[in-house]
Amino acid sequence: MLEPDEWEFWATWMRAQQLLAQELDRGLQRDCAISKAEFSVLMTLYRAQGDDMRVSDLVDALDWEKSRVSHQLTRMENRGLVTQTESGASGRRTRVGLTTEGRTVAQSAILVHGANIRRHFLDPLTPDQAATIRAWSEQLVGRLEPRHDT
Amino acid sequence: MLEPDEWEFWATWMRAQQLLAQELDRGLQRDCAISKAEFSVLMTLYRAQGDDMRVSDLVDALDWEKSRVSHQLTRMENRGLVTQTESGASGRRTRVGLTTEGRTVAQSAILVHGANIRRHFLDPLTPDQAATIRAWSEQLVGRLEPRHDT
DNA sequence: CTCCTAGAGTTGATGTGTCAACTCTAGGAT
DNA sequence: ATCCTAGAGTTGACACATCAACTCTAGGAG
Repeated sequence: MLEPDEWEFWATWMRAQQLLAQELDRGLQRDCAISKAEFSVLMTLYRAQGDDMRVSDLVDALDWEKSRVSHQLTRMENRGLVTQTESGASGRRTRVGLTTEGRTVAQSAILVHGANIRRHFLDPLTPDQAATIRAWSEQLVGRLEPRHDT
Repeated sequence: MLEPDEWEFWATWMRAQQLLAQELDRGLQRDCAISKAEFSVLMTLYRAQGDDMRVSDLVDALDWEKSRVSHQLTRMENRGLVTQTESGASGRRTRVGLTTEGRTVAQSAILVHGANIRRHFLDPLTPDQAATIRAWSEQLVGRLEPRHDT
């Protein structure tokens, strides 16, 4: 069992995380009318040179399950942020790109979100807090990251 | 715009967070066959003296939206973890308690989850990392916590 | 007593995320 | 050429989360 003190530490940390994520989500929603999931897809496509990727490239870049990507793209097509450029017989996507609106939104969202990250995450950190948290994050990722080699 | 270095810091931190959350969720799912949401409800009810709360008490204790609590309780009643003890004319819950199974699951889940938190979160932290992260979390919560007073 | 309003609780719609099952389709082995 | 298998992509079912709209119901003002 956890000691009350340990439990409180854990609870506070979880709460901080949740509040930060919530704050950033709301910012994206308020200023750009998009969700975090939509932001991730827009940014990934925006960063691609030709703005045109295969679904599996998105899967790799985002490290999402392919079904998650597929569902997300369907919703974003309906919202007009993304085009499918389909080819096959069935409604099968081969390449995915941004619409004009998607490109516009992506551009502004990257600025807005960056500013919010700076404001809520980077700026309040003292240099040694930043160093500690960075080291710890890397340590955690190293320990928990699933190995893609096999 | 964020510098590449800043962006990488942010991305690494997000990834660490996500991996840790995922690891704990999977642990709960694997060992106790419950989700994080179910765990929160079970633990809250378990900690209540009489194991019997009003829905709004759960709302306060969990700091969730009331509709979220309501939906969650409906699912958990269907799974047999929780009883409604209804009273009103309509199927309106007045008090909520654990079933025998719910109590059993809660007990073991608290142990399992505690051990996992220790293993993945507490143990790998050096004392000064712990102090830094704790201070930062408190700072963040203090800044972002919505005020309940008005 | 009657009204009526604030709080408690529910419901439905929609978006998000995961899992498992399914359908194409391109290539290679024979 | 035929088979057949691995990979790409989709779909459906379900759990979770949020928002807005709705229904009770208890208590107080008159």
